[in-house]
Amino acid sequence: MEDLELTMGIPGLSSPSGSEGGGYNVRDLDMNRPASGGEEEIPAGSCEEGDEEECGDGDGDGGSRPKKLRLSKEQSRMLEESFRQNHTLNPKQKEALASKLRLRPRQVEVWFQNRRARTKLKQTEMECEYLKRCFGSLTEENRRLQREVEELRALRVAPPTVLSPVTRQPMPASSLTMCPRCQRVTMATHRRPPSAAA
DNA sequence: AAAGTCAAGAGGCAGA
DNA sequence: TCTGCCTCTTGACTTT
Repeated sequence: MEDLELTMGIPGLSSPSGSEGGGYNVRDLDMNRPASGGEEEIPAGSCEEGDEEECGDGDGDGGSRPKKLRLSKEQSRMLEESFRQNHTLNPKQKEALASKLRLRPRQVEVWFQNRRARTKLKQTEMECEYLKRCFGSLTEENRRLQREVEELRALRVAPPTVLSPVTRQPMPASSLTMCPRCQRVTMATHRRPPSAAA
């Protein structure tokens, strides 16, 4: 058909076989888009009737490059169909398809090569988009975490206010210490015996 | 006129 | 060495 069957080896993207998944769907990437003006059924410079010799690069009038071949709708359709079944052709398949389409095997081969290249290009573009999005969300996550770190730092810097259990007045910071076990602020007098330190 | 599309040429590389 | 594929490029043709 006219869709590219792309698959991406990126987690989170649509699975290789099921293009109806979340994430990217390539169904609407139209490779052989029909010319917007409504392409006519064209003779396509391809082998018509008996001119096997002339078709394609059979540049009759030497010198300049031969006229560009345009594949007919039907030829494109059948090539796409074949491509869907297999992305490469063995010599026999190539020969058969070529004679079926009235093209030279070389032209079928070139079409498949170009088709693979286009598929790969689209895949690469999609991967690029995906990575861009990853970058964006990771940047955002990074920003958020940095803000969090700043907030936590600010909390630790501010001297804790601890009330004396006796006087109910705020204790001087110098009399306070951090308990290494529970990570809480305690009074300096509350100390573990040196023997228990290790 | 510029930009886009695509068939085809050419060179390079890997595997048989 | 040959064959088949990939990649880059060219140039005819189409679309915007």
